[in-house]
Amino acid sequence: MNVRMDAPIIRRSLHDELVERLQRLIIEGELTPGEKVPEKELCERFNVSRTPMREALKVLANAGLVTLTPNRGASVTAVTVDDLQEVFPVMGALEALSGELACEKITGQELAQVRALHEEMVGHYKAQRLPEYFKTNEAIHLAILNAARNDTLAAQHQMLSARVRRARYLANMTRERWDKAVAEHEDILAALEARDGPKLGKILEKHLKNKLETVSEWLKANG
Amino acid sequence: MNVRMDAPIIRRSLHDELVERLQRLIIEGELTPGEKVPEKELCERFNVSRTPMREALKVLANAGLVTLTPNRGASVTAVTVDDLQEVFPVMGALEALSGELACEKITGQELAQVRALHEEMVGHYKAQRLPEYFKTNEAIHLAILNAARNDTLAAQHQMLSARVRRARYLANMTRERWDKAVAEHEDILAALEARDGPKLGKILEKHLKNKLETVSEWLKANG
DNA sequence: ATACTTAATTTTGCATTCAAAATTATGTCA
DNA sequence: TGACATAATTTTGAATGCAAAATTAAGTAT
Repeated sequence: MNVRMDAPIIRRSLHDELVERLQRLIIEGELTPGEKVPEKELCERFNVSRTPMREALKVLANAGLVTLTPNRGASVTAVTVDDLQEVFPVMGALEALSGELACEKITGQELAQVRALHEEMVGHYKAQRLPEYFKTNEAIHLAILNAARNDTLAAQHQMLSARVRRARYLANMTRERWDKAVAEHEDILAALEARDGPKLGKILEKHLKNKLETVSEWLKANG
Repeated sequence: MNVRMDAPIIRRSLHDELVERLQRLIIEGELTPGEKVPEKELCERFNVSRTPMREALKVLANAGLVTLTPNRGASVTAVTVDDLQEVFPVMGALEALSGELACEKITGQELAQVRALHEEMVGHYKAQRLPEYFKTNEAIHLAILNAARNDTLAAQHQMLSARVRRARYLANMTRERWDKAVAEHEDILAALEARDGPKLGKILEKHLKNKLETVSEWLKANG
């Protein structure tokens, strides 16, 4: 991908780092669905032995990003409509909860941060910079999640988010969808500023539902 | 524990089997929260080398059941009172979703099964048989979860459930709490039979909130 | 004794090795 | 040539080996 991604790994436990890097490779599509994961190549690329690499693959398998077939190694799990229809509702419930909790607990500073991210995102939208839009969008949802101050919730969310993010990278949005998504984000910000937890929860849940529709449509047409 | 649990492992990949067995050790309380996981002993016990054992621990760590401290190995994730305040809301959200989905998808047969379990549970309640009551109670929630037909949801729920299980069943209920819990279960059954998803969702969420209160009170007094 | 070093032991993280399974290559015969 | 059998190679799953870190034990000085 680039120099930073391939840089030799130094800090903390290797498998942990590998989980993160592999996740990125999968989410961002360098490893494509159905493809066999080239264990050996990746080991060489990241300059690690097979042990931590395999540990990481087990974790990713548990998270549903990779499928392990006995005696036949790992392959990137295909994104199917069925799979998404499972994950999105669960994510919706988690995001709704994160919104509710965030409204109770968010600090003024954090709120300002979200507002800033929102403005930034709208800027990307107006300039039609999709990758930057995605990134900022993600940052907003993450900021809300963190504001909820619930590590358990964050952990659960993190586990599932990879599958969702992957789907999002896959599918491009139509213009109308994008307009709608931004409009929803205006509502999200408003509810957060009004600290209306139930409302924010509902909006976020709906937001996810719409996202599922977008992606499903795309998959039906292309995938 | 017993012969079956300690029997040498044969079929499928070791780490997969180990994930399951370790999970059971944790759920059944043989490995208690906060306790350091004796990697070496467990390897000897299950007659496997450290490699698959460590792979399994990584997976469990990712799921939050154990905590990995760098260079210091694994310990069963401790559940403090504060943690319960974290976990229960998440469980509540997941249960609410399971209720909503179950209302859409439950079959007549499954519904009859739930009804039967409910009657059985009420019997235990009337006879004040607490352990049996708990067991049947759990079976009901599990039946609803399965009726939701969402493996992702079930997996997430199971992880959290494993973590709080001890706390849940450790705490004794006061008479009033118990009365209330049974009353709520009547509502649960009614909503399910009426296939009123949103209502069932709300009841289940409330039900979890009350359970958290029960447990918190008990912990404050006793634990 | 008690606190503080420092040495012995254990535990941990990762690399390497080894056997079994799967895949690919090679050879045989119709 | 092409279908099949068999041998060579690669890949996979798991055990073992090894260095670094952490824990425990044993001294030492106050």
